[in-house]
Amino acid sequence: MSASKKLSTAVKALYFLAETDPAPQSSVKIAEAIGTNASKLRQTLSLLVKNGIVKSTQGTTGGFLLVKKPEHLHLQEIYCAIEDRKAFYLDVNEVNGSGMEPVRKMNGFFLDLFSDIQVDIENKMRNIYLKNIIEQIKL
Amino acid sequence: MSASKKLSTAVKALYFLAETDPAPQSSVKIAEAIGTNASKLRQTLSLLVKNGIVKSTQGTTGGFLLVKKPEHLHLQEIYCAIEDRKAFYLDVNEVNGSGMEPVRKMNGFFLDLFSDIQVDIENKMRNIYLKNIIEQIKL
DNA sequence: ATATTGGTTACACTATGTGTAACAGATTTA
DNA sequence: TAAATCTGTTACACATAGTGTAACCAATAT
Repeated sequence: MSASKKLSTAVKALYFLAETDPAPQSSVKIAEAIGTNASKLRQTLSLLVKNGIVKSTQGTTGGFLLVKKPEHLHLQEIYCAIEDRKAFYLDVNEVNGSGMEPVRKMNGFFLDLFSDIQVDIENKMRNIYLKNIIEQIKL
Repeated sequence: MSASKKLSTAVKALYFLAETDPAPQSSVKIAEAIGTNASKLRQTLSLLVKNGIVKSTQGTTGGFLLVKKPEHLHLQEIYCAIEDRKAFYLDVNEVNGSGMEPVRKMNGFFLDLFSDIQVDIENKMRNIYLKNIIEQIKL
């Protein structure tokens, strides 16, 4: 899944958990509500479990439960939980040995630039809490 | 090609043109210098031609020539020239008709967020000129 | 025991990216 | 005029990555 799609799917699921009875919700139920398939959703939610954002219980009455409060959970935390690689992955051409030295330096320049952008994006996401999103959705 | 790779390739080519004799440079020569293949490079450079950033002449003595001065050419202009889709494309899940209405609104939220990020990135690129890059490379 | 659920792996299918080649049109050179 | 060279464009095979689905095990409640 693309990083952004994964993020929006995760937030939709978290939104569903935040707005539903505080009882474990199954992956099937969540998936139906947010319009995705349960198997893929479990893959994403299991990452949220590992990062302590949601809790999961198994068995007949099992499911997923929101642990973090919406006012304390921001997008960057969600993003980091579900994505191992850097946000909005960017790459540059590799340079073979025969290339000009400046070209090699150019790669460094772009990697730095993309890192800067990465930081900007993460800072932006750090200021957006699940609670903010819920409030905005309800307008 | 990914957006970022395309951008770095284009800038490398422009750097080469800026630092070489003001005579048309062939795609083969540029490609060898910056470590890519000529055919793919022509595809990118032709977009720069259409946007008036470089000029191309055909025939035996033909090649590519830098039109815009490095101090007046910024990254955003280069990016817009070579990329039709939005920078660093982001997507969200589509919602089928049976989904909750809030989920539909959530898509709007993320599209807005990603647009904001897009604007931030472009503003950042607007402040980086080819001349800046050249100077930084030479350090 | 049985049923249900999360967690994980596997897999076929699709889409996208990538490098390369080929060719037409334009232009210079001889 | 003929040949050589270059851009611009298209096509294509190949590799890589994304996607949806299914299947299975471990855990847990009834």
